[in-house]
Amino acid sequence: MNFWLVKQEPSAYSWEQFVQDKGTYWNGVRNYQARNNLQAMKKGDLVLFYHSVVGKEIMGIAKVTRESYPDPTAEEGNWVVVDLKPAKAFNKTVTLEEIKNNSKLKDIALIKQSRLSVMPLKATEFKILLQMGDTPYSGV
DNA sequence: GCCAACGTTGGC
DNA sequence: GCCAACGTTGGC
Repeated sequence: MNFWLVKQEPSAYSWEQFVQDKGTYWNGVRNYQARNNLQAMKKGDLVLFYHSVVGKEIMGIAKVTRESYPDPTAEEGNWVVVDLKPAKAFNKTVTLEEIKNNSKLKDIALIKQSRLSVMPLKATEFKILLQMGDTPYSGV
């Protein structure tokens, strides 16, 4: 299993909306590196949902329910989406500041490549973030 | 193919 | 609101 993190501005599509919708297709990615990451996601992979700009915190865990397929909102180009559904909300959201202050997370893509919106996480990073979120998750 | 100009993202 | 980082575009 692989682990990922996706960013979204809550004013565009929030975690709360995601939970209310019981899932969504992750559309609108228009960056090649982010697209490649979407294409590498496998069904069952776990994805952390981060609120950028407003909040700047990880809200919870999502799960990949369908692997990449063409983005129906793309008018041109080879863009893809995956289907995600909420798996578990963090008991305690994890802020960017906390992540920056954790020396074990200094190499996390969220900090190193602040503009990337879909990024891989190492298993160790994922586990640390779950601990920081006070959120045990079976099967990890 | 290089690189300057420009646009976008996102933290501060 | 500013600006750094970085991706994209277009002239040469």
